[in-house]
Amino acid sequence: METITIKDIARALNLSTSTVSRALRNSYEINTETKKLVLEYAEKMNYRPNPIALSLRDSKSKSIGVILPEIANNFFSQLINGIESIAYNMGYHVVIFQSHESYEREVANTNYLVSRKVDGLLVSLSSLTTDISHFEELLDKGLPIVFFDRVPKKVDTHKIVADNFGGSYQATEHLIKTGKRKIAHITSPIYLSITMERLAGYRKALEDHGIPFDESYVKYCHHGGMVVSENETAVQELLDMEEVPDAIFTASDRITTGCLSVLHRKHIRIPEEIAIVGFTNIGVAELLNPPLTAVVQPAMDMGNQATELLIKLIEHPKKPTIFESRSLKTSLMIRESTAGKTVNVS
Amino acid sequence: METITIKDIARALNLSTSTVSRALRNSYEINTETKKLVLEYAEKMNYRPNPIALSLRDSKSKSIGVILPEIANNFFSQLINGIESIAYNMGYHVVIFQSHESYEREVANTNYLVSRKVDGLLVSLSSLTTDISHFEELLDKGLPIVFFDRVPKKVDTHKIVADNFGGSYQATEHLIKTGKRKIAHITSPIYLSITMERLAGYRKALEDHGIPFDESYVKYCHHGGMVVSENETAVQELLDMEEVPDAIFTASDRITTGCLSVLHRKHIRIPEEIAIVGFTNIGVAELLNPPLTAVVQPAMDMGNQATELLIKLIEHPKKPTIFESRSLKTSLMIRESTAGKTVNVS
DNA sequence: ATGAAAGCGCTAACAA
DNA sequence: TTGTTAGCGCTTTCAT
Repeated sequence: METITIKDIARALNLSTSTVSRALRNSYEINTETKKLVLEYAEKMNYRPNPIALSLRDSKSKSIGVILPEIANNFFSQLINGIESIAYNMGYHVVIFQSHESYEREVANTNYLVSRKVDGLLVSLSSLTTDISHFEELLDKGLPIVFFDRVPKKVDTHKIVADNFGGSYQATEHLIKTGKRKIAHITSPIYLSITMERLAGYRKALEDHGIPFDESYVKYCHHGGMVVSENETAVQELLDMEEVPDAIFTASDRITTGCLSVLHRKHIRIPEEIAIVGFTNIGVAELLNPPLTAVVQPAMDMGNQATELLIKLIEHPKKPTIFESRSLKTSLMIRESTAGKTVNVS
Repeated sequence: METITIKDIARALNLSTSTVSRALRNSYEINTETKKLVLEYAEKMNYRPNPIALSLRDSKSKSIGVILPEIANNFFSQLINGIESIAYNMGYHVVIFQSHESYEREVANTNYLVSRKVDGLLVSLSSLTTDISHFEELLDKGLPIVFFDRVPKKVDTHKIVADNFGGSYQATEHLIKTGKRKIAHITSPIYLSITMERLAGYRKALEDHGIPFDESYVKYCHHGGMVVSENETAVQELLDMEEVPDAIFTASDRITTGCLSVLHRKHIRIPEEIAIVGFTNIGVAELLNPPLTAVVQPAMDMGNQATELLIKLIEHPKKPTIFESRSLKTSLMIRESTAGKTVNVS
């Protein structure tokens, strides 16, 4: 049951390795007899080509690398499932790395994946990444990269995002329609694409309904809510305000659960005192106390589409004249954390 | 900024590739001058050895493969973080594959990882795996494997598990102490180690407290709760019984949330009508409605220890005379889903 | 102290 | 139709 190589087959069948190689790849120039012989023997011996050797030769690996902040997060793990299902069908393997919201680890992961000759990269930026030259260099060298979710603004390649602006607008408008006016927003670092877009949607909804935007109602969590104290601080600052908010729109999984936890500990009644909407794909939203109103992203579909685009890029290396930036619709799931009953506004 | 190889350095410095190679590995037989020259040039050109070439040569890769049911699961993703932190410190990369509770995918993933020359494997069996010969063969060939969580009974290698028996015993006893007597158990397929151990702990606690074990109170979910209808069916069967249970002990993340969801939909009051304890590491247990009493596994530590053992195996290939089977203590987090107040029993 | 050559497994250009 | 050879990047034995 030891690993068998082309050489072994060649020796056993008294052929040259190239003949065996060609036979295995069903080359037209090989005698049918020979082919049969080789194929049968290979089958019998359970021959499997050595992908390492292939990678060394061809500088590719039939695998794609995924770099994202963390997998212990419903949004990302759903997205991974979307990635895997497409990749699997197209004959690619998926190698996942977590940046844990660290720029250094993102760079290290990138280098490793590249040295491992992945054929392309699927990336969602860490919350601490402001410099993306490590990706730009690769793009310049011709390595296909598709960004998703947290995408760099300027880079010229395919991008898949949720309709962050629309989702936030909808969430905020929903809060307004349930009678809330002092709506706070807790979010990730401002330089992330998702942060800016969600903030913009929030702001636009306020202004469209005649509520002035108030920067002091916006709190930023530097580590995207990964550090527990961030949420604590953000919530506390809001509670300490003269005009305590009557609603909070939280911008991510981590921030949402983190804030909920703080509010619970402080025995704040949701939604009576403060209503909550989260931009989150958390799976148990309806099991929470109270069931959580949430803007849900089509994570699986985002994974699907990003992977399709990436594989297209890999398999058709001629640079497309135009790169796509797709924005997929979110859906607002209304539950009790926002009371549900809507009142008439404006 | 193209990839630079030893050959390039050799050419540039008018040396042979072997000299460069040795200089880079700081071999004693190389002239200090030459070494300095090479090192400096390599540094300047940002030389990085090609890991693919190394793998091809040495049949190893400084990477370890992880095969587990799914990552969209707090227990497993916490465990992965434990794995990564140790591996990272020891200079290994971690490649994660999901079996999605499918035997076929488990086998496919295994083969792929082996062909990619991982130096060792960390495995938690899929819920549909009954035949483990794919792992046994590898062990026979000398590939280090450490099993965790869902481990095969007979196989001779290191294993890291939670104290499933103890955790279940504690959970069940807790239910009994809160006055429950008709305690049901919803769990995974019986042939999984975790299922048997948890069932045994549950049973022992019942019997120790004079409650006869009743097989009809035990429901099995073939896909470990991954298929929504499984939970539905299990709960429904329990509700349809003549003696409807007054408590349910659910054996995993998926089963726990699945059952909670069904109970919510049926407007069953927890814990008044039915109390719930879950064997789960779900992160938001205290945010649930009601906050969930849970047996929590030291997932991160399990990942740490499994990885330490694996790397020890990899780096000291001499077969250890004895393999370890470590069982790590769980902790029972008591919350409102079991009322909290305990009554005096037996 | 340094270099030449072989080999890890595979494919493809070139020869026969 | 089949075989020979070189090369992907690296290390190591065996010269020198």
